Amino acid sequence: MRRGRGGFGLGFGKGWWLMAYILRVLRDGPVHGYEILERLVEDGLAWGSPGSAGGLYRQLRVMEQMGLVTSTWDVTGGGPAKRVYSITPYGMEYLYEVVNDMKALKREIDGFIDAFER
Amino acid sequence: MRRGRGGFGLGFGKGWWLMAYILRVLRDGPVHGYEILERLVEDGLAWGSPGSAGGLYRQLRVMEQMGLVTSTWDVTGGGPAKRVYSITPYGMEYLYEVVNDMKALKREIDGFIDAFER
DNA sequence: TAATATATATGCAAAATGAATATAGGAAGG
DNA sequence: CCTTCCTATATTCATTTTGCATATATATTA
Repeated sequence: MRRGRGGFGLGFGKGWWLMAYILRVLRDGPVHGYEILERLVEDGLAWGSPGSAGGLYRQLRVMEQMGLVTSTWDVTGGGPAKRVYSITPYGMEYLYEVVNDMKALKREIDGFIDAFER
Repeated sequence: MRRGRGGFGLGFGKGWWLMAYILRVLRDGPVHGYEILERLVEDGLAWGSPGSAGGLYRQLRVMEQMGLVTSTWDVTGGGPAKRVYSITPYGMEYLYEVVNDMKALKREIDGFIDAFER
């Protein structure tokens, strides 16, 4: 996600949010991609729209590359095999960092709005 | 900036912030690009680092294309000519919208943190 | 006259994004 | 059996965004 460089010091972009969401879900236990997709839809986050599923799986693979999550195949049960993701210790650390970044972002927004309303 | 599509419904990305910053500055009167750059540096927003100036001018041109700002050349005074930007009525509208989006973003962050801490 | 500060702009590679499409196993119904 | 649907993951391609180096040009100062 290329954090800590230039700009406002916060790693924005849609991927950042999706990643935060995924990490938060995985913190409560291993889940496979399709289920994350369903939760996104439930939560009204438009990532569930047709065509956007690819983006989720893509993000999951990026996160595995980054060492935030690991995956194993679950071939039990009916239907196609599921790739089940688990959060790593680094992923947990990262999640805490992301939450801190969110709090920092809130402060930046407050600063902006103060300057705007002044 | 392609807002109102997919994702979390908010148009994130660094450009979004830079645009907000520019609009807020221009609301208080016409300013040329280089001065905006200086203010960014003063405010500790790393857009002043070498090489990043191009991004600011690029953003200004995009915003002019979008009808958020207009520009005229100021050839009075010493040094190279300055392209002075002014905010348009549409730009003002847009600024208010951006502030609302920021408030919405804050609420989304609060929701995320609530779910995280629960 | 060489260096410096001011001021804007272009070019290019890499990364992120949107959205369509591909692949494939199993269940359900006629 | 065969077609259709649901589950599940993955690939592809075009476009947009981003980072950063570099180019251009005027005036000031040493």
